[in-house]
Amino acid sequence: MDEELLPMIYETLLAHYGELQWWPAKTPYEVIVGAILTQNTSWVNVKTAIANFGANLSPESVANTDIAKLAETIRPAGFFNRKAAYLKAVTEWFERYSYDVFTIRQKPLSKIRAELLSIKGVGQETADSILLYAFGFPSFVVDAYTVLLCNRFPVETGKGYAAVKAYFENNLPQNAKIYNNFHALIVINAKKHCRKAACDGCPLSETCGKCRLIRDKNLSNTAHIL
DNA sequence: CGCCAGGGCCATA
DNA sequence: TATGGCCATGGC
Repeated sequence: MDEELLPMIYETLLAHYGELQWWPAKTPYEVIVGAILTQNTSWVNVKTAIANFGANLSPESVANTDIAKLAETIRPAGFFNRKAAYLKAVTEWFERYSYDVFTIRQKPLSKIRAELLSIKGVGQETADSILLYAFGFPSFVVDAYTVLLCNRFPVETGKGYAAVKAYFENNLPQNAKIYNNFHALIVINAKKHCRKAACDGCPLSETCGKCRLIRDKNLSNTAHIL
C-alpha cells in the first residue's frame, strides 16, 4: 500500500536504537549454532547452552563430540535431542567448505541457501539467519516478531514466509547491512515493547496499530473519568 | 500452575 | 497446501 511505510519504520527504529550490526556471537560458527538453538526457544536459554561449550565451541570440536554428550551440553536450550542432530548435520555441511567462511561467500546466495535448506533442522528462518548473520549475504530474515510487526501496520506482505521475505527485500535496498540492522531492530524493539501492554515508550507508537489502539482506549477511559 | 520463547519435522487429509 | 502433534528447558 504505502511504498514508504517500511523504510519509514526502519528509519524510525534506527534513529531510536542506532546501528546494531547484530547477532550476539563471537564467530560465524557461533551464529550457526545459535540459529539452531534458538528455534522456538528464548535467547536466555540459548546463552546458557552456548556457555556450556566453554572453549569447545568450534566446528572441529562439535564434529568430534559424541552426539549424546552434545545433547547434554545444549540441554538448557530445550529440544536437545533434535538440536544435537541438527548441529551435527549443519556442521557436516560446513565441513564441506573446510569451515571457511570466505569460500562460502564467493558462492551464489541461492546456491548456499538451497544447500542450507536441504539440511535436516534448517528451515527458512534458520537458513536466512545463517546467510545474513554468519556469512553476510543480503537475505532478509523473517521471524515471529517480523510477522507480528507486519500484522500491526498496513503493509500488504501476502501470506507465508516467502511472501513476507519478498516484501521486505522488494521494499528496501538490497543491502546486507540494512537487512542485518532491520531484523535486529525488529527483534530488540519487539522484546522491549510488544509484550503484554508494554507499548509505553515504543518508538513506533505513532503508527503501530496496537499502540494506537491502547492509546485510544486510555484516552477514552480518561475522558470517561473526567 | 499454565503460558511461551528469535522453528522445523513429519503424518495426515 | 494446510493443519496438528511433537520436541523440552527455564522464566514469569
